[in-house]
Amino acid sequence: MEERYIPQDIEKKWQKYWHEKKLFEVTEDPTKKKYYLLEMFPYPSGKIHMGHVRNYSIGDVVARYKKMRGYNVLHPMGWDAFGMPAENAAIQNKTHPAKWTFGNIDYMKKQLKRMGFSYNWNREIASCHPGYYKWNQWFFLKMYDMGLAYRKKSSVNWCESCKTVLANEQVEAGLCWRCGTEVTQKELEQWFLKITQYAEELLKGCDDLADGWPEKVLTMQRNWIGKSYGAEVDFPVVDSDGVIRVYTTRQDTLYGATFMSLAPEHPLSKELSEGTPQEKEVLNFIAEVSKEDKIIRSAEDTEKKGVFTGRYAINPMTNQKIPIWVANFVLMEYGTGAVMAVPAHDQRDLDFARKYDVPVKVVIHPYEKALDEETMTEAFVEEGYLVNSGQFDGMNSVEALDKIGEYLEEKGIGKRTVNYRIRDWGVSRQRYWGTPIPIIYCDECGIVPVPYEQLPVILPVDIEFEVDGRSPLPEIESFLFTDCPICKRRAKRETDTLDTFVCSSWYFDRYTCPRYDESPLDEKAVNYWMPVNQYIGGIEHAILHLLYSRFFTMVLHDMGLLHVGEPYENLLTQGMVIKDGAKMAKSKGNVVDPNDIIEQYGADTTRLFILFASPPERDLDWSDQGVDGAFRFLNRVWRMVFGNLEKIKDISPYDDKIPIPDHLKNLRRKTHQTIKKVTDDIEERFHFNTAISAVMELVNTIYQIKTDDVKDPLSISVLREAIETVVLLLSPMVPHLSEELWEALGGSDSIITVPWPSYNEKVIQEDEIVIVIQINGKLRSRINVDASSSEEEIKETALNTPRIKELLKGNEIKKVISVPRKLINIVTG
RNA sequence: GCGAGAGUGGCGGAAUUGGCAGACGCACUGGACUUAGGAUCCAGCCCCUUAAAAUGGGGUGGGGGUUCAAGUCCCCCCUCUCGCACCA
Repeated sequence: MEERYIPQDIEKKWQKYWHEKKLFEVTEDPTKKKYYLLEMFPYPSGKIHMGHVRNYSIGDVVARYKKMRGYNVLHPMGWDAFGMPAENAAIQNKTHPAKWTFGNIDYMKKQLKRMGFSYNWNREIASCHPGYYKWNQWFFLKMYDMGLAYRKKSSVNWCESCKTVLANEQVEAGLCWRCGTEVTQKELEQWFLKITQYAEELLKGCDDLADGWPEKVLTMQRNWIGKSYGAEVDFPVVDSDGVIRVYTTRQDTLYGATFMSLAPEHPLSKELSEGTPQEKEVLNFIAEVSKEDKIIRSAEDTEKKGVFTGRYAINPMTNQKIPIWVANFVLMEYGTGAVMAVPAHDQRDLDFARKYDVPVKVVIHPYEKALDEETMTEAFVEEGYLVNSGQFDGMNSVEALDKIGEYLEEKGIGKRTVNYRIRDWGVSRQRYWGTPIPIIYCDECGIVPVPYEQLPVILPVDIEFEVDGRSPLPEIESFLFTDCPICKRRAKRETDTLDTFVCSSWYFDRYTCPRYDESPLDEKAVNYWMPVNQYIGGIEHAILHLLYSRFFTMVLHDMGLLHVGEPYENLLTQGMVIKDGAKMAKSKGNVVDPNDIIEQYGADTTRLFILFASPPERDLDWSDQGVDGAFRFLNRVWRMVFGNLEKIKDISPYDDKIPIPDHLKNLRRKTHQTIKKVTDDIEERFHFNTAISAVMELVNTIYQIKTDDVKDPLSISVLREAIETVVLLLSPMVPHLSEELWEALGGSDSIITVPWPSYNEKVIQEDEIVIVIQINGKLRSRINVDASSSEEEIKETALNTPRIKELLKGNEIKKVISVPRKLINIVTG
């Protein structure tokens, strides 16, 4: 036997080789089919964790496989390098965020290289580099020019721990997505990107992505966009010229509106109650509600409260006076901030009506039961027919949606409309470590964008960090003060920075031309490579990053910078790595450090275990013993190659020219079946676990071959083909070991340059097949028949099998079902 | 509450189109080799019946159904995971 398998030595050797040969560097080549494979770029938090290893191992298999299939594969890596943790670390360790970040990048890059991932490293980008964030600023200005970036004062989500504003997408169950602190509301002037303008396009795009994206992600995005069809209706206010406009999706219930609810923030809430006996009560209520946290206030189980304004509106359908209330559950941000309340057909309104003793009026009647207005406690929300609804009485309620909508338009009372739940994306962050927003405020000229030729607005790095966590930017005079580009007078810079999600919204475009300096994107490069053919990452970005980057792609498309309208053709969301039933987390003490595993077993074993333990979209249960098993298998492969090396070294693989010796037909068939299985598993399903198990079976088959059976050159060539196939099929998953074995087998070039093996459909066919014989669906026997046997012959043989004959004695055969090449089912009476 | 996904041996998982349930691996048991074994090789390993077994019976969360045939399709229920959740 040859030397032992020592992964660490081999892996170093081949990593060096790949680097020196520049094997993973690519350029646009119109003669080759391109394939852009991308994994979500990491935040340089310190070191790689198992989730990264899983994400990138999956991606690397696909990248290497596609390369062997002849594609021009772009497989880049970079760093999502702006963000809070750098600032926290800076305060804690008395260092600078940049130093901390670049230190982490250096270390993590070494770790990724140690894993042997096939990245095109000379396309590396770090979003905190001015050469990158310059273009964030450029896009921001373009969007400002296009009216897509605007500034407004509004109530925004505030995280006290991060001391910054958060986008709606970054608030999870009322908590900050990053630190878990409870989010409160603040009134602030902020910059927004008009993602709402693309709501319809983002929604429509979901349908086109249905083939390549997980249904779950699309559903989440659709829900987030939240399109609803309804109507806006004007309710005249009694003793006033004004109207209150409401949004409803249930215009069929208009006749049942017995009161109206305004959001406390609605300007009319205060205005209407002025001078009424209820004025004080209303003002108190508004003050009380505004003190409450909005997240808690808008939770479903919060008590519904309200006050009467002392004023009335007219239901435009019934011309009846209905009281106007202010209610805590009405949201100013959704619809018009005013709701027509139909207690009989909306649970919230019913609860509210019962509590404050407002009348309930049934206008939709169920087809199969009766409702009692006086006593009902459950609102009827299903389909029914209209009652108490004037000319619409008797009409089906679904039909009435349209008919009443038409009526509203005819009468000029209202109009049918669509409404979206999605809000504009607030991108201002009161943080230091981010892209400076390229805006100047001038007392004379107002809001003035920084001229394009002055980009980038450099983030000053020569600063001290205070312990209280506030951004130091507003205190740096050399940054803060500048000349107004228009009037040249002293003016102030914006000191907020852009949300880091801006960086990740277009980084995949930049990989195609990372050093291009004339504009953000080199048209030729970006349109050669885009879209990303396969994107791989965690499900936690289902809404945030995946929605923002779709939005950016559409905007860039409209700017004329991109041909594509969607960034990612296919999306794979990989599951979490868990251990002992819980996600790996420091707090749970169940973290496995990839470094330890690599040190002990090598990168190949780490990769193999991760790929073998579970299909990618499912959670992966970490098992130390499983890693042992993966290592054992690689040793087995090693011994298989070196144990046969002397014999097979100078022999070419079997080439079909001379008939195959009978005793090796099975081996050859298994070899080709395995090629097919592994190819299909990688190509169509990303099921690497079953691909690996298939290779294991082939290895087992090779081990079962008796030495005496492979003595002549022809037999040896069949063995050579089998062994070579194992090495080739494993190479995307365990690249270092495969390179070493390939070299031993006489390969002169990197295994990644070798074409992926192909299989011969004829060889896969069995000569003899097993037919299962069932009686009444129960397995009773198996027979071997010649593969060429006809259905009739098989039936005949089956019925004449002694055991079957015995079992059938005295039973009448009603029919015989035959499934070609699989089974015979005999049905008796 | 709504939406999505899942539930298969001691464990991870396989069964791709309705056609032999448990591939492959881990753990475990026995044996061989051996100075040694946490190396390697061979064998066994869903449950029941059994001295042992079978081409005996049962079995894919539970109940019902469709079918010659169901882990797979349909209906009802249970459990778990994830997402959304006063959106008018």
